[in-house]
Amino acid sequence: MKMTTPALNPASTNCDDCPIKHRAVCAYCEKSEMLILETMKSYKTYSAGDSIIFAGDNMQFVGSVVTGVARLSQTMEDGRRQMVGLLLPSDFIGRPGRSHSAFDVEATTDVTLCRFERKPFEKMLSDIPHLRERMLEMALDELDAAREWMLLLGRKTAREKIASLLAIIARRQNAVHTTELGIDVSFDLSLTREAMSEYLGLTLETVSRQINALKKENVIKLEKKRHIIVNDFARLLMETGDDADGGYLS
Amino acid sequence: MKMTTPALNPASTNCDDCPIKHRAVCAYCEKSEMLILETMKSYKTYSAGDSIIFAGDNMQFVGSVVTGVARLSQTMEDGRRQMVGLLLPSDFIGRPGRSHSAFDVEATTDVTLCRFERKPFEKMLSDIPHLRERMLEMALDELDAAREWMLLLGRKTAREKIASLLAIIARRQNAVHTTELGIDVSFDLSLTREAMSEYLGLTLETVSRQINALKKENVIKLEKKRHIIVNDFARLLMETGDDADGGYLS
DNA sequence: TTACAACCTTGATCTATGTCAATATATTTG
DNA sequence: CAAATATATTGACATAGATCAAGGTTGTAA
Repeated sequence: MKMTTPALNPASTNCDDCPIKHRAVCAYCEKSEMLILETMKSYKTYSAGDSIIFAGDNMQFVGSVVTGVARLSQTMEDGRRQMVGLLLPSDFIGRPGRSHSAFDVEATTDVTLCRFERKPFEKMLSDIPHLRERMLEMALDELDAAREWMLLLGRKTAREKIASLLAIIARRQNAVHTTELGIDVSFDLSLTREAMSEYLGLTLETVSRQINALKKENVIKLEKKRHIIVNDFARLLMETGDDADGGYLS
Repeated sequence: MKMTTPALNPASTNCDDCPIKHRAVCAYCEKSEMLILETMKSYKTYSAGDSIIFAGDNMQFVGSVVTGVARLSQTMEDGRRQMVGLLLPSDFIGRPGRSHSAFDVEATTDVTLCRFERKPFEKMLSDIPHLRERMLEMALDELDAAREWMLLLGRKTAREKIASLLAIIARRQNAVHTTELGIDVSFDLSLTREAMSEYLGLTLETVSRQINALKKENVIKLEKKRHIIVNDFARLLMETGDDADGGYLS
């Protein structure tokens, strides 16, 4: 399989040459013959088949996100949808040990995956102790994140949910920079209003209203609808409802 | 450390003598010198210190629930609470690799734990490959459960939430029995209305109203407020909003 | 057996967010 | 560039569930 950007060095035995500093991936690199790098097509519509990376009922692959944003979500019979995972670069996709899952993975933007067939991956998992350790660590971290998210879904107001989402995305994209002049936060929010509503358990109208309210109150600025500039990061964190500063501010 | 009921055989090398058929515990039993069995005091009030098994900021133990019901929950500064885990017999408590957690564990009923100091447990984790595998499997299962729960919190109606909770508890307590006469489901709901509301992201009044609505519609019967008899299990499953029967009915 | 505390139910009212609908702004395609 | 399509905003109105308040049950300790 031919490499495309971003270049990976499949023969490297550590993470230094890997564009994503992800220890699980290092273990993969040691078995370069299994490495497949593939660019997913751009996301089009929810229902269109081509946006679905993996459908829940047929997961033959596992992998890591290299670039782009994907999402894990679940749909009820009548169409209600809830996102249950936001997959950013370095996140793992898939469930070793099972070919079935209740969740679908969709590309939100163009997504590059470092992807593996499930069966040989499972063999690696039992052969390489380090990989198993790393998977456990990742699963426990995801579990913690899922539980934070449950607090958001169950108890936060619409305003708090939006503020939390913005703070999470800013942090995950390393978009929070402390300069002499203050805290500089500006990032692309690579989700539509609808995707945000699916993340937060709201409707897209409520998402839109809350974002525009934050704008009117000068907490954030909007550029081209999807690029966010945070004027008052401390205020944004207040609005999340979480205690203290979560480690962002000293 | 002296054993109390239920009797465990600390020297057993498989699960057969263990009251909870839990593979992780087997690995523990092989190292019996580390086994501590302790009965927690009964749950009294949320704020009373004696109901807290582990506080999030000082987790020196991990362990499994042997009997009783505990809960993992998270509290916001202003007192809003969300349960993020319902811990029934065989569930694992604690987070190896970290002494801190954002969540508190509280006893809901009297709880018996099979409990271990975190440090030696972590050593076992690296010494016993089987244990690490088992922990990974458990973490992935919990992650799936957390994600189902996110759908419940984000998208289900109050009615659907209650029906889902009843179905989950019935299943987890093995209270669903298929007889010649039909499906017999009856169980103790060892949670107060308030605890249910914390699980479901509702108020306790809404929980009460929905339970009594299900009673009026003859889906369930109540005995002494906490014992549930399900008259129409198929109907209850319909009310959960989940598709099909989730494998309960043929 | 009474009295107290914890837990639960029910009613009246309020409100945050959903729903429906119209319009505006971006983005893509021809 | 214009047309078409996908996204986003905004308004008017509806409603599920929250909140506030009162009274009823159940369990328990004296």
